[in-house]
Amino acid sequence: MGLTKTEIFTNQQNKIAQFAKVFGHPARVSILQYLFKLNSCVCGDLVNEIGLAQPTISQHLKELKHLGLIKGDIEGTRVCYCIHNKNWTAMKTVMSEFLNQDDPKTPDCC
Amino acid sequence: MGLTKTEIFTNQQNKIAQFAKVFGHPARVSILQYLFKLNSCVCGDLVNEIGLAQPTISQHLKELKHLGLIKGDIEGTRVCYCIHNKNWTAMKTVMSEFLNQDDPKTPDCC
DNA sequence: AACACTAATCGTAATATAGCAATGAATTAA
DNA sequence: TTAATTCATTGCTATATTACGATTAGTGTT
Repeated sequence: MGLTKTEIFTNQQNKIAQFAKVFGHPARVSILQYLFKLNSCVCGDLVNEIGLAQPTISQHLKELKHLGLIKGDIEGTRVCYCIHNKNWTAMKTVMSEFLNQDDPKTPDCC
Repeated sequence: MGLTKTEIFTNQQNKIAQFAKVFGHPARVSILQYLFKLNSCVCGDLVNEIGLAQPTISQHLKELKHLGLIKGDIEGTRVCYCIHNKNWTAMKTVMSEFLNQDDPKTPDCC
């Protein structure tokens, strides 16, 4: 019903899915890449950079902020966004463990 | 409108989002972990393993298969699933590049 | 105060997703 | 042939997501 049954999965599985979900939209991928590229606070020129309306970008930023992957500091009339490096590293640990669970030595079984 | 504007993003960004999206559900995370754990063809006991109805599991398997991350071979009345190692490795390359774009040396800017 | 600017929020639409019962297709067993 | 088994497909419902126009809130400027 569009409603995920999170209760039947482990915390780890839900956490992986939560991170992956936020990366599951090209706009959010693009926002993150832009923040990494500039490596300084981006004061909301993301709307010009990406071709989406301001409320749409704001919504995507909110989701990234909610997961703790970015910070948003108010600076006058503008809001400056940047990567939350510590949380990014923590996320990487979780995701890497999932992605690297394969054993490159063993061949396909069929 | 529930419809992603893929045309304004790069192929790379869309690809990352596509992979991430499929990992964005704990059932699919769980399926993959199970396939890796057994390291042999799993003949559809996934329905018992995970607590979801058979059509639901079948749907999730279809999505994983569609992205090429798993294979499904018919074997009599059963279908045996396993990881597509080559495609998994290719996926890892794409995702790792995205996840490791941070520079651990530079501190947060705010 | 009046205005401009920036960004969040609200409301709404169109579409996508998650879940399952029922059904269908294919194979094997009797 | 009939029945049983296994899994895919279909059809449906409920919820989530994406996107944006309009509005609001907050700050700075004149």
